[in-house]
Amino acid sequence: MKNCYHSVIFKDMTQEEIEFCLTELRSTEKRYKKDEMILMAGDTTERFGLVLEGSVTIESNDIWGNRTILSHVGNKQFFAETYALLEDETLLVDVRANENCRILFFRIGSLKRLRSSNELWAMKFICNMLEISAHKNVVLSGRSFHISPRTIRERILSYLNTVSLQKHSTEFDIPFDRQQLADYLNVDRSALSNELSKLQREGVISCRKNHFELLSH
Amino acid sequence: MKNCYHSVIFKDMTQEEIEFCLTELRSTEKRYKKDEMILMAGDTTERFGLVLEGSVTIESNDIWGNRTILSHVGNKQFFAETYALLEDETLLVDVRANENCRILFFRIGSLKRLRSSNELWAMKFICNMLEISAHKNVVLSGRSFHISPRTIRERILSYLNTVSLQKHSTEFDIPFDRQQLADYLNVDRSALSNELSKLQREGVISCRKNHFELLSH
DNA sequence: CTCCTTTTGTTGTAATTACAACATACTTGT
DNA sequence: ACAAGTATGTTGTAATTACAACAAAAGGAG
Repeated sequence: MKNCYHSVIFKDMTQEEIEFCLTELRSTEKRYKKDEMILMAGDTTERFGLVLEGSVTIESNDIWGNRTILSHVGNKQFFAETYALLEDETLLVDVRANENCRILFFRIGSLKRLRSSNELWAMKFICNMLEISAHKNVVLSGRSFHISPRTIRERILSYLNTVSLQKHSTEFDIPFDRQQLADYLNVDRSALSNELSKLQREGVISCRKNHFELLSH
Repeated sequence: MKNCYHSVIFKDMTQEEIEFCLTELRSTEKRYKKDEMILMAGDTTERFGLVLEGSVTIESNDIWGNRTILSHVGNKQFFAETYALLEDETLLVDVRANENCRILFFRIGSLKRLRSSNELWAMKFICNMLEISAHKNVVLSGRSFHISPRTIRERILSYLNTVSLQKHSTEFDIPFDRQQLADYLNVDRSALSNELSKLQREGVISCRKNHFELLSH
């Protein structure tokens, strides 16, 4: 009995439909010891993984020996699903066991095989994948847009403007504290604080903690 | 007779299946005059557009009056498909007619309606959307990864490392000239040239025009 | 080959940022 | 209310970058 039934990948699917998925996508469970390599940059993969137990890290290791940890993937979360869909895309990151863990792998195979099937479970599954992918898209393009400007000021204004659009108001709370906002915008925290102060002195914005107001006049 | 049959959205679909799509997604054609607003930031949309004639620009206009043009969308290309899929996501950009143009709109409605249909045309269509979305994801996360480092040097090395992984070799051509690479990495061109020279003098890489070699020893 | 255009490399300067160190304000638990 | 810990703001300095102006190299047309 797997504990994967409540993953968003299987959203709105009956237990029977999920069983179909597990069978048809030839799911297999595998265990990894801490620090063991699960997927390696440079490879391609037809499988994506769902974490049943433990956690994995997504990291980048270049040939000059620099390591960057990009993210952690924990319980019931998944990884490499984009690469599994696009079978020819080479992985640009390593996936490594952050601790002893159990991974459930799904073999998507080529999309083509799924296309010709017109079963309901497959339709639901693909719709879920599409929703997940679209969501990731919004997050990624948002961030990409916010860190494109070269100055801290422009990054701040770009970010605040989009939040304002999302909240339909020039006054709103943001979900970050200063350090998190700095990390999100890829700038130094103190430099961020400094620029926020300037923007307030110049009357462009007004803020207190994570509450912001945009002053356009 | 629309000229949309060869868009990647309808890849591997028969003419009959495409007709189904056009009907079921209640496609409607609409004309816009140059500079007319097609979709506005802050709104949500259930429709996405396919350009039949002319072209549109995706732009960002903040409340302080700054305008940034993000991209052009030309013939047979489409826009806002991600937002149409996620009906609650507010548009963060404006879409405006770059010249007089004809747009074919598709009403995706909620994904839920499509999920319960298990017709082959729908399956194919969604698979195509998924492939497009996954691809966009790879492009976006790649770029996001490359412009995250704060120094030019790190951005260059990050980029070269991924190309090396994709080409399965430490020697390869890149598809950019200096100006394009600078734009892609969001840095100044001359600063980029300068840093490339340094990297060569230090024996980290060797390059001539758009041919690169990574020297790891 | 020569002229012209485009691309790429180099250098100096001004602006911006990261970083460190510290001051102030805010939280939390007792 | 107090103390300890955390978050935020401030300042100065060193490092990095953008920008501009120019030099050198490469490519193309006649």
